[in-house]
Amino acid sequence: MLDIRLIREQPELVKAGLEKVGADPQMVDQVLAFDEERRRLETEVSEMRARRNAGSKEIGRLKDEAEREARKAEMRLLGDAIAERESRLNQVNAEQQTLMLSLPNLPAPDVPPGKDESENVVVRVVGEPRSFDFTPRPHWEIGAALGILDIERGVKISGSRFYVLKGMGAALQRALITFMLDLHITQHGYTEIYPPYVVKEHCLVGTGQLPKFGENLYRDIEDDFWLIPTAEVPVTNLHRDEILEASALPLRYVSYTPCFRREKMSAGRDVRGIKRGHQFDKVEMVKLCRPEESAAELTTLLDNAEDVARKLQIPYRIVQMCAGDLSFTAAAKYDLEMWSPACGENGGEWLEVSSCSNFHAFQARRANIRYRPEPGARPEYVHTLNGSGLALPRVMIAVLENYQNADGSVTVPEVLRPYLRGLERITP
RNA sequence: GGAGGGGUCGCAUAGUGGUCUAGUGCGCCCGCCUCGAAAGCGGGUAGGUCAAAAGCCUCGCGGGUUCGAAUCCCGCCCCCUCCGCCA
Repeated sequence: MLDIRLIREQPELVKAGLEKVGADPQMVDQVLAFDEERRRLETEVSEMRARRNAGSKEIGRLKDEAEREARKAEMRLLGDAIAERESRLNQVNAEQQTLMLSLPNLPAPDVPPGKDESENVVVRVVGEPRSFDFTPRPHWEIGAALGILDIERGVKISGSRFYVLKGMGAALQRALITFMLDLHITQHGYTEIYPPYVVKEHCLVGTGQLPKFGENLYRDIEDDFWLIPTAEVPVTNLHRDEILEASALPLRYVSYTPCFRREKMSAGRDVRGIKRGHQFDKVEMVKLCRPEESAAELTTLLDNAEDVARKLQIPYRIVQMCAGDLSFTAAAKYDLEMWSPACGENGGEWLEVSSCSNFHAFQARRANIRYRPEPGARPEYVHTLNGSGLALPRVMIAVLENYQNADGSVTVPEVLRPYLRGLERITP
């Protein structure tokens, strides 16, 4: 959510920001219209309530019965008038709130302009794509041949976009998870969190998935339970409605969870292999910090994600999102993409394995997460950030495809061997 | 899931229809006192709205009764105890 004061005081600046991300700047005028009406009613109602409060108190002191009854009748009328305006106030309030929740975040000043994906900026490329002396095979072939990936049976059990990992396939993913967690916990200063995998609706509003993107979520009809699309949701919401001590910041959390997505919006995309499933595992990093720290925290967040790729020795690149390709909630965002030599249409493509974002106070305002800058000072909103560290299926793809050998075996990256009882190669 | 008890300002509690603009104790902060500290004494200690003050809103949440609700009624949520079920 944007700061209503900013919208009030600098509407042109907000409009310009919305225009940059491709949103309709007219929404600012709508919000302001609601805001004006709301404030007018608010003032009116609170003035009337003050009169009623005083009048009611007066009745308690009156001795004369006739006088009491007269005042009661008067107050009853006032009460009806208050109720009428209150219901209008509630309505305007709700409308303004709905609109506020549908406004995307504004881009940070240093975000490059651009309309869409095509104008994203490749910041750096790290590592050399390996040259093969044979034609590299895509992961679904490698996995099937090794008996570690079974897409058919996944589909049999749960339908399209599900798969089964078996034997060393399951173990490899588990090794990656543990390796990533250990790295972030012991080297990068994160605290591990095991959160619920289902959350209440308000949590999803807090992190920005709702109300706009509900069609991509799974939910339980009977209870207010939603399957998490990312650990970002429960972990960011850990501190909802809290006022944190400044000395507690920054908070850095890392959490491994499964993630569930309907992928309704990307129907037909990436149907081959395990690149885009309804259920996938992810190690996620989440930070809460002071506003002035967030830019620097984004830099280290990205570096923490990159460290995984560096240690796995898989070529990757960093792409900065242009304004038009930012997500709804992000003020700034960098993607980490690993090289897949055989996944793409023409042999080889970059796979997004992490998005590292700074949300500024956008989520904090929605989830009401604040901190006290100084003892005794008024609470202010924190900044939140998050980034994958990393998403498992695509890292699995990158490992299988980059480390494949001519005989169909897959060499185990050195950093993973301690997690696989020293295994050096996955063979049939 | 069933029965009973309970959710009040960081913690503990008081408050059962109108001086509650919620009292008290503890904790914390400031001051006095002291060489310093403890004790003692005095003061301050939720959030939101508003440029700010006044005012208004918030006593788990949402409705209702009433001139007036922390207080009465209804529904829901959560916690505790017991029972049932169960990794």
